[in-house]
Amino acid sequence: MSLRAERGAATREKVVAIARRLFAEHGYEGTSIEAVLHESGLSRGALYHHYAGKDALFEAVLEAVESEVGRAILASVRGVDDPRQALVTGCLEWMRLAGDPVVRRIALIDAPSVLGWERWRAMEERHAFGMLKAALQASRAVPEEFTDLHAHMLLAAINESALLVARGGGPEAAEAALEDFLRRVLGPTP
Amino acid sequence: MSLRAERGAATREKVVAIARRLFAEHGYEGTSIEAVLHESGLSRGALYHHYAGKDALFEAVLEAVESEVGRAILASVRGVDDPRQALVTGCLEWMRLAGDPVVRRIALIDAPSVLGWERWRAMEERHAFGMLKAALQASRAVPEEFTDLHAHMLLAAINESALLVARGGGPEAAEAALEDFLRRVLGPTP
DNA sequence: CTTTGAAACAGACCGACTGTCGGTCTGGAA
DNA sequence: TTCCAGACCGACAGTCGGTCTGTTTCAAAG
Repeated sequence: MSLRAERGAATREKVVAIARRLFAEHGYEGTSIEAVLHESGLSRGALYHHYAGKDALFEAVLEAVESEVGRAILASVRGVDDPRQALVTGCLEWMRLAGDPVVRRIALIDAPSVLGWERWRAMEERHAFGMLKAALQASRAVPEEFTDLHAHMLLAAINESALLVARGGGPEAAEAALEDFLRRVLGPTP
Repeated sequence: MSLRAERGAATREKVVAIARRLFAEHGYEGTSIEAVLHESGLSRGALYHHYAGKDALFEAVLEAVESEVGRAILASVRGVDDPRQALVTGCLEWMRLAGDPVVRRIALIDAPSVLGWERWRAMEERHAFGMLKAALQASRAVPEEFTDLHAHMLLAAINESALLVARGGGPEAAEAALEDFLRRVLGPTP
């Protein structure tokens, strides 16, 4: 990689890291571009050279977050052979990850409103949601024609339980409830 | 009610109605207070006299929407005796109502981001979610200790399927999937 | 080595927006 | 009639997102 491209990539990385922290801390609306500029020491011109606008910056941050989450989930199910068990394991891992305030605020609360539901789902499809759908299909736990819709509903349920953990009550209760919920949806183990 | 209080209430009603349409059409961020003022013919001072800020206005709009939805759901289950069937009926009705673009955009997409998840859920607790939890408890379909968490997850799943209807694919498929999903969670009918 | 083009960066500037503040008007109580 | 609180007004300040015109720097072409 040339020196120039490297510098550009480094700048983007730095900006995304800072924006990620600010978005997570104060939300999308509560974070000003000015603050990102100030903390990064960058100029307006430079930032707008790399990102078309505030929402594009947010999208880049979300992409980074989702990508990390996806990798972590993949790692958690590595070695689990039974597709059904892998599904449960992956979902529980997901719930734990989504308990991180950064993931919560950025990926679950602000993303739908900022990007619009369509773009949000499109991104999830490329990351964690894609895995969930594949796992659900592999498990053959639900009729084929329901796979997509059930995967969506499951995803929503998991996200919700992750948000509930933050509300209080401890993660143990939420984990137990989620596991029970999953077993119900997946049906009796054959 | 005195003439003054009446006038004030009428003003609030008018503003909320206009803001509701604009919020639904352009989202929270995409709607300017200025536009609300212009359409209502009100002055800035008057609006800020009634509502502390843009988010307070949004909250008032959301309150109105949720209240309507709650009433409609109550009406739909009137006459259904079996608690389990009432639960299914109410949920399906909810999904249909949430298919309305106004409800979708305001109550499902923007609300968590604008009010914050806590305030959003607190409001839902007072309306539709409160009913769902009560119905789930009455149905005795899930263990007592899971009632609250399962109700949350169910709610999320229903909301998700409502959003999916808008994405396309027709409401029939979503309804069938939701009903199947519900039956799985509630377990076999005794 | 020089030229040239493009990417990276800088920061003044603009329009739009939210929220504030002093002030006016009026219904209804004292 | 007096007086106050609440409804309403609109100018204004401050902030913010985004644009525009440069300037610097690297590297490829000549």
